[in-house]
Amino acid sequence: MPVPTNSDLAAAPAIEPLKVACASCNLRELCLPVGLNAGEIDRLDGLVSNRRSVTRGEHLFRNGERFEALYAVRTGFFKTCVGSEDGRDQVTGFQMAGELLGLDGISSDRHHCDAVALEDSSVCVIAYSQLEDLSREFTSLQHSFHKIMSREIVRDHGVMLLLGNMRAEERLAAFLLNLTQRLQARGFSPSALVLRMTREEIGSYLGLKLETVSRTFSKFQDDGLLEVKQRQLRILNQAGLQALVNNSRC
Amino acid sequence: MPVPTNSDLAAAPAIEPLKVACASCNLRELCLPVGLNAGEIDRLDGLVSNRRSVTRGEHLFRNGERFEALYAVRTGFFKTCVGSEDGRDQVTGFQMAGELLGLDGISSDRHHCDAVALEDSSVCVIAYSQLEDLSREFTSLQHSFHKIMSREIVRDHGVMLLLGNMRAEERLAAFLLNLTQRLQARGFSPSALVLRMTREEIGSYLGLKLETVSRTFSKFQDDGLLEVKQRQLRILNQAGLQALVNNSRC
DNA sequence: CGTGGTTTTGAAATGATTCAAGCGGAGTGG
DNA sequence: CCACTCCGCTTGAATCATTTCAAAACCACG
Repeated sequence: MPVPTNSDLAAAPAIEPLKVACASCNLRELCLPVGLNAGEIDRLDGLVSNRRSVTRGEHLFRNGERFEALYAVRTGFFKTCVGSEDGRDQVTGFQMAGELLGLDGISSDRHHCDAVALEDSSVCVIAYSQLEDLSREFTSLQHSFHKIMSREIVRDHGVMLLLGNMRAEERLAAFLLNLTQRLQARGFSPSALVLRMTREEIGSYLGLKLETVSRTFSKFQDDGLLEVKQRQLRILNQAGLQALVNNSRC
Repeated sequence: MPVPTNSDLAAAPAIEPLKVACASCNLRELCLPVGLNAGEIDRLDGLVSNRRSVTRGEHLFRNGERFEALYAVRTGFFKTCVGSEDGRDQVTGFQMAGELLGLDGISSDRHHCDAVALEDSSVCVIAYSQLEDLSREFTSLQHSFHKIMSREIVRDHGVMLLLGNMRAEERLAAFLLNLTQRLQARGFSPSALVLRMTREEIGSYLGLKLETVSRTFSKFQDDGLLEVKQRQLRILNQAGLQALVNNSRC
């Protein structure tokens, strides 16, 4: 099976230049429109009309900027990071197609993190005030939006568990399983993947130094769990990774 | 100045047995009703009529239980924790008066963590479906609720930064400053406090072992930052703690 | 006044980091 | 097309922070 790239998820621009309505979007089951009927999706489309391209390395938004919209990843891959007064920063997540960016901004009308594209990407711009208006009209949209926010909270708690309790190998194994699971939900191979982020970014997310990430990749390869060629990965023993995550030390 | 206990926040039950309406609650500026006008608060009261007492050590809800309501802490103190398949668990937060519990449950109609009272406590029960209904009616309630969820996400990202980047002393200093700041917002002394949780629970929250927490308390005391008598703390040098958090190593 | 849970403290062990060097691949310009 | 360079990655060895194990002290409680 050839390894698909994330951009395969997008319709080829030349062929289908502007057909980017929620109703025809193959992400609608993963994105905000889940559970909406056709008429509701049409209305949602009304406020998601605006799209934006973000090239690799570019910021979608920055900490401190005024918050006005949420962004749904259409194609590509992002990271979000928060920084402290002194120079430290922490990657708080990696977002792929169908996932929402900017939820942190609602709290104070300012973004509280940076969102950076890790590859050329495109997003749907969802004007937040209009989303609030529409979700007062449609129970299903309101509910779906609340679920998405709540899911982010649950995800964050999982990361806390990872950062607070797991050792390097367990963290990396959990990270890889999470990544492949999300890719699989988007129709990609569960075993072959291309990392869009550096070892340092993985390390920042997992609370490890890049050298530790690299060493752990090598160890997984030695143990026959993984085949690592730079950013090309192949999972050889998914159950083995899962066992690492489950058993603290056995 | 005498050290107030958290329960001073509640009206003495004998004197004011059932006057527990949002409109007359001294937590309304910290809780869900922020920004609501009198009429709206009255309506909110309609769905917050139900109260519940939770004694020390008792669970308010457990991971896996059906989610039906949010809980606003009226008096007392809670912890929330998530656990992995194997026995590890991670304290994800400590909640005091005015803070909301249960937001994680919205994502899948099941609670994803345990909430345990760390002292005898009482909560307002907020039927979630009714809250959704009412927040379709009142923009201000809708907005306030969204802000609360978003604030939780921002808080979680801050904890990730702490767990991913800081060393033991920085973590504990950040934790103490956060705690005193929240207590101060509730009218308590910014310098004297009584911990409601064990060293182990602090450690779980901060990704440290209880011995490390204890040692770090001792070190802070030796350094003149803190006076530690078991769970009684007095902050002697707040700026010193703040400096610890800001400067990674200088 | 004992009892159990919590906390403190010490000493040894461990896992991750730091520092340092070398490798490799992608992209650039001659 | 090749050599060069840069950036990301790998690997080793020494160091360091935190954990682990163990013992004792302390406090609240019945």
